[in-house]
Amino acid sequence: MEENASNDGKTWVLVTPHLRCTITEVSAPRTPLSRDRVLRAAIAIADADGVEALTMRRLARALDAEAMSLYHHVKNKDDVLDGVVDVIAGEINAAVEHITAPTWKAAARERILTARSIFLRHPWAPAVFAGRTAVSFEVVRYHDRLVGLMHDGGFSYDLAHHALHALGSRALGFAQELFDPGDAGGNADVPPELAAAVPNLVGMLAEVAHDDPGSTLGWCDDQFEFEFGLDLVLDGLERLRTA
Amino acid sequence: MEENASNDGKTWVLVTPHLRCTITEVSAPRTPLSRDRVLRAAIAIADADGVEALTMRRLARALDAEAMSLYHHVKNKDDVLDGVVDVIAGEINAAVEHITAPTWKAAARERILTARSIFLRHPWAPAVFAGRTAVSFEVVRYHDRLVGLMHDGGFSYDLAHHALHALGSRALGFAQELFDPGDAGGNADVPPELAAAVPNLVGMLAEVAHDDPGSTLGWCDDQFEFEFGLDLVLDGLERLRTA
DNA sequence: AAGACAGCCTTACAACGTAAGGGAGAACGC
DNA sequence: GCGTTCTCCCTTACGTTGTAAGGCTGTCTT
Repeated sequence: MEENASNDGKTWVLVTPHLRCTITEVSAPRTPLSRDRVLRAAIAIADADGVEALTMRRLARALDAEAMSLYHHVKNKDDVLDGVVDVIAGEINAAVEHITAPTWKAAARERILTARSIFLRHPWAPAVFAGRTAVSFEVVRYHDRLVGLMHDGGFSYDLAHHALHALGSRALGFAQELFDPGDAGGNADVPPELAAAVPNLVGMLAEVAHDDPGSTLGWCDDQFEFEFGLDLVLDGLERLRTA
Repeated sequence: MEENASNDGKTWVLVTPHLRCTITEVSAPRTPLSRDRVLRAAIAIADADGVEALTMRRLARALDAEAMSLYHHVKNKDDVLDGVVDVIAGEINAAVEHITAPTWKAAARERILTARSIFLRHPWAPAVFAGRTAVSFEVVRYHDRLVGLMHDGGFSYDLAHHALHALGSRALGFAQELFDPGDAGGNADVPPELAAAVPNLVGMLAEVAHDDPGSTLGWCDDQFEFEFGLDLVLDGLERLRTA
């Protein structure tokens, strides 16, 4: 859309070959950019179209600005991703702040499941969290509170330390799923030579299908599986704590 | 380096402004490209300079070919990454094939630690594994054998299924470490306002430092932590199995 | 009034993945 | 023998990406 100036000084654009539209300044003088606005727009784009859609130009367009303008508020694209991680971790921290529970285990469980519920709103975020190398303050803070919870609950710091490692990304509410092993055998159109190569998975899925014939074959209840693994770890830690 | 033809028909290149070098075909007629060669070269590049150095042009250069030539053996770059995953998973399967152990737990433990030892040679690989969405045959096969191991050891398929989820990426020998929480408080140059914000981590690291004053502060023994988490899960599963 | 400064834009470039088509040599039918 | 086909590989080119360098236009300060 190219702007022109008529001889009376007014600015106009050609809407159709026979229709010009004179421009009068009517919009408010545009709220200025800021690191925070950039990061929030980045999250909105990733929520809508995935991280691969998150480019500097697209980000600028969403903010009604030019790509290079962003660089006055953000160091570079990596800085955007680091910032996004920090904002989401902050969101999580805000959500878990007021959690209280009778035992360390119940409290940890609720914190983690709450964190998970936030990741469910940003399905692209786990991959970004996992990919970042810089330490996010909010992520550190999240783990700090978790350690505090365990320490107050009777953990030695040493055991709490191991506990963090044992939980891994599960502490933050997601477990990096490489792929869904059930997919391989679940669909009916699985080639027979592949089925023959993985008899145990085929057997497993057959049994699961038998137990619950109504369920969609080969799909797993993510929430259930997540809680299963989480409880496995938490129960193991509880046993170590009282040992 | 531009090739020219002199009037006697010989091909030559200009090495310096005053020195031409006639070309005589001396190298063997170059082993032809193949999907396998491409994938192996890709792994070699990633091993040497990281995945971000793995571009189609760089890959072609390593194979003494042009970028577009690769597309006759590989669908596109995603296909390269999928293939790389499959090759490495195959490497793992080959390494764990002959493992035998008295109990399912010992066998699973050894398989997983063996897989881990291979990832230690390809530090960039976990991120690629985690990022891929396509199912790799070799990865499926790896999990299939693990399920078989558990089933033979007395697991119901249902429990084995949950076990896969509980192990997550640990089943393959790596646990996605978001960041090393110890980094935040370990170094002496941590800003005081940050230290004040994460008192539990600071306390934890102080105690760990006290217990083991000789160790480098804030660093963790990855191997130990990995085995700690792995055993936590395996012990929990063993308890469920016999329940 | 004049200079400083913040905030945004324009232009430009190197590197990326890859679409489209060309060309050289081997293999093969006649 | 010769033309055809097929297999590999290369050349050229395009659109998109992140971002370096510098210019423009206000507002604020002195």
